[in-house]
Amino acid sequence: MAKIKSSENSTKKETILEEAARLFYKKGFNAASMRDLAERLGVEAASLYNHIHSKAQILKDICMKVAEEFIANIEQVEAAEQPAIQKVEELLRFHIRKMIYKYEDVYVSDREWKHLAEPFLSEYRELRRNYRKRFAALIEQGVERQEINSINASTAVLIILHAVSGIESWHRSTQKITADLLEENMVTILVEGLRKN
Amino acid sequence: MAKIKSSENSTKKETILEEAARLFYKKGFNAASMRDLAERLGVEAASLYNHIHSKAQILKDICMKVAEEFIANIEQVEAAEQPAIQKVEELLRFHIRKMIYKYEDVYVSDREWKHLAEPFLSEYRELRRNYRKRFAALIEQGVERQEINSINASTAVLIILHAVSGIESWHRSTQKITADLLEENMVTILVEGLRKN
DNA sequence: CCTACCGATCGGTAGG
DNA sequence: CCTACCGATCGGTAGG
Repeated sequence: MAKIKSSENSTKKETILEEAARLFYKKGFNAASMRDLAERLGVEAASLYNHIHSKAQILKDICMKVAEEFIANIEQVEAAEQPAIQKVEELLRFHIRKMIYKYEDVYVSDREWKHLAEPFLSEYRELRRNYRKRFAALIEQGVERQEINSINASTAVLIILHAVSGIESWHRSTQKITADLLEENMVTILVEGLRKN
Repeated sequence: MAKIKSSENSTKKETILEEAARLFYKKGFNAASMRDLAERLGVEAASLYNHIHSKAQILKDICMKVAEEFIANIEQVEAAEQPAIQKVEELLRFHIRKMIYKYEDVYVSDREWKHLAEPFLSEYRELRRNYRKRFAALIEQGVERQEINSINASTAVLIILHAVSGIESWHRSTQKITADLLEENMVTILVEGLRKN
């Protein structure tokens, strides 16, 4: 009669989602089994279904949660009064920090969303596309105002977003530089690559 | 009595590997089944085993082939007589072109290598680590010679390698800029981010 | 290259 | 939350 131990501030479902993110991060969605997950939580697989509906729903919940956070952030950044290049830098820093401190969730939503079931697959794809468009629009604004080098905005977005996902390697590396130094290095390389001299 | 159609220049095994790369790229290694693969090749699943030993071996062959290509290239670049920053640019361009023209193989080896079985998992991890070290060494050389901005070399490598994998999005995008323009844009952003003013 | 088939594992349910 | 279990699918083999 083992029980899922959840801390005071989170429900059992949240505890399951958290452990699932770690597991999906490590093994990938398809290779991770519900029996795997149950074992990590100290219960039998069948017991999980008292708290969640399906494996597919777990993935959906993780992906949508992450998507909402990024959308909320870009809305705030867009509304602020500041140069476009600074907006881009803020977006970049948000991505970096999420990848440093919440990397399992972000990584899973980034790499495993293809395994979402419809209609969430289409929905997620659309959220993603929309986010990237808005990100690119900020870069284009920077190009127009001559704050940013004349480059293809979509390419820049693609580089930035994928570069950030490289933080996954940093997590697994044995000789880590500090999180702050990592952030500054990334900002230096990526923002300087954009900035107009 | 369907037969695997292989072109003049390739064996049936090579044809299987090629189709497998496309399939693993699309679905991921675990979600792709041997029955999937067989169907795409127009034969029954059991027939594949006359040409390959196992699903695991297919992944291993793809990953090792890609690894060898990159290692052969870095050896050539290291041996050339030119400024470090130009060596870095050459490595970058090689990665970009591979991702443009052979993206299924590269993408699979990059994203699915975790599913390799031992001893290949350890071997591949080591090849990867070694390659990154050599890449980082070239960047460090550039920093010492003051051709490159003073940044953490490992971080730079991590950014560059992951940024390049973003070309996958470019493949799937509906409004593609040309391959040449993509390459120049990536080089601009990434190399300018490194170059010392 | 195919038919026929195996043992293992999967996500999930019934019922308590 | 557990025991017991199901149907589906998987990688792979035997034998021709």
